[in-house]
Amino acid sequence: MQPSSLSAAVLAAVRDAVGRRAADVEVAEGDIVLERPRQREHGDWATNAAMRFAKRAGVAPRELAEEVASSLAAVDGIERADVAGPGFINLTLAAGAAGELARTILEAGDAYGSGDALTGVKVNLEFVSANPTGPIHMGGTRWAAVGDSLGRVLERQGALVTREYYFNDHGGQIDRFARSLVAAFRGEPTPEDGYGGAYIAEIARRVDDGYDGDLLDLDDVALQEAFRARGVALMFEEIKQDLHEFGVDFDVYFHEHQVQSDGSVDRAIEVLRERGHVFEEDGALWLRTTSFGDDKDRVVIRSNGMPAYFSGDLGYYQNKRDRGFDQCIIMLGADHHGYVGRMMAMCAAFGDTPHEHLEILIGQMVNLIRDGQPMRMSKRAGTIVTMEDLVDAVGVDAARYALVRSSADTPLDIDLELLTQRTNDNPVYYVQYAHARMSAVARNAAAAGVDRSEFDPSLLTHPSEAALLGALADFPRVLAQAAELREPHRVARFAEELAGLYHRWYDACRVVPQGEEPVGTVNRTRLWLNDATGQVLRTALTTVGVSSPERM
RNA sequence: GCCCCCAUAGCUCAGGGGAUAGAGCGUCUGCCUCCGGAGCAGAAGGCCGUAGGUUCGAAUCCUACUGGGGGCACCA
Repeated sequence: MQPSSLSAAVLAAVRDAVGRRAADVEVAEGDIVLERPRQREHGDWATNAAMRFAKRAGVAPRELAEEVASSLAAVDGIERADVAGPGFINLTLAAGAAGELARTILEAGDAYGSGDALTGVKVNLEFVSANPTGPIHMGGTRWAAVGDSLGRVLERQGALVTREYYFNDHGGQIDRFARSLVAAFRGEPTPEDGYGGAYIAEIARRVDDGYDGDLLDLDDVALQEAFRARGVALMFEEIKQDLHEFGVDFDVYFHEHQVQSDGSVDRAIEVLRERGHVFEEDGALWLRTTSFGDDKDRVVIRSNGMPAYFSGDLGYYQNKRDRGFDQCIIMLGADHHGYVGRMMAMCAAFGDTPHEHLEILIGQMVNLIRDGQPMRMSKRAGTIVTMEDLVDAVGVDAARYALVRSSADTPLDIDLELLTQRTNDNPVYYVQYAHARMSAVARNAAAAGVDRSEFDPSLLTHPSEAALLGALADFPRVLAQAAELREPHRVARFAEELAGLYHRWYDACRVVPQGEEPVGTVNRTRLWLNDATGQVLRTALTTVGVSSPERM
């Protein structure tokens, strides 16, 4: 019996019992929540539906529960329905009803667990978006891991996701970058408020090497521009390469300049003006964001005629709307949370719905720990720990996993030395080892003549098999929730739980018969379960952007 | 001053109203004649920051406070 048909049965039973008491009380599908109880003695599934509806039905919770339970006990595939505690209904599936899931999973393959909550929804997912003034640092690395995984989570619900990287190669940050390159070229010290580090000297050297002519012939302005243009290009190539090696590839690298040049900003201002939210004051052009909950109104065009940074946000959002996205999601670090107010106000000013058409996810910072102390990082001194440093230290899988297994809401401490020296401590290995073990079992089964020619789910009777099947059945719910809450870390946590359940099952139930024992239906049926678990674990690991090794 | 996030085992973190609060690592004790011991079984370790509130029921929701992180430009 599948979770979906089980919940349908519970829904019907509750509707029936409640309807008899109070015909006007509606029981919606979402009101019925089936959970896997923590205690094994509480059966395979549990629901609190009776407690939720007792008051509205005008009856004691236990009485309602008894009634629902007795009708559920008669349902085919349900072995027992017991009432416990204040009114929980604990369900035990008939032998075989749960095990059938192994076949379902293997028939569905990679599609098992996917949902249709976002079918056809066009989502623009913007993350990282660091300007090319240096390598991706830890913060950007976290968003790369989480953002890419979130994209995969949304795609599993049917969304059409465009991964997008927004960047700029002019302005204050870039000027400092270019000045730093020039200083390195001239052998001068890093300018005040400039960028330091070995990469600056490296880029400067490559600009010099690649320059067709002699840079020394240029005046200061031309020199600065030469280093800016070429330096940005080289830096960006490096960033893209690092991201690619990290397993993150963007569909669109969007140049901020485009929204100014292609008319997006003008169009956005025009739309907002027509809607009556634009005004002039002190020679500048403003958007009245305070009409939509922002702290203060925001300048769009400065009094000197130059567009303010915010104008790019207007144009970029307009541009995304023009491209037909249903939802625009932007992932930002906690140091940018001050933008949320004005961005949401802008969204509302366009007549869109904040937090629906435009969603901004704020993630907390990554702290690097060394010897139990937070590491000081300075851009000027060039002591930033980069994506490349992390990957060199622990590898892509461990790096991505360490960043994606925690909620983006919590500040994350990464102890680089600990990960470097004792890589086995990383939970990713626990999960990957489980997958390698499943693969080994499958290999050994093939060698021993155990195949999937027979399947009798009623033989999957061991408690560890019930627990494993329960987790497998829970996978679609986990994926759907991860998508709804935009929390890919839930998938990683699920993978850890599944790995643990698999290890325990492996310990208790053999697939390949030992010694001279003949191959029986039990062995063949367990192979189905082994392979089904492998399938789900593979899907989960892929979803968080981590590989599923067959050998380690 | 105002705003956002966080506070759960020694450490890093899960737990989006339910039953006895979990995992990994670390500590202690067991388990390899048989599918991978990177594993399993067991033990120790918690006033879930504090105080109120809502609820039949709160780590979870609300309020205040304490402590930590971050943010509040006609910069980008």
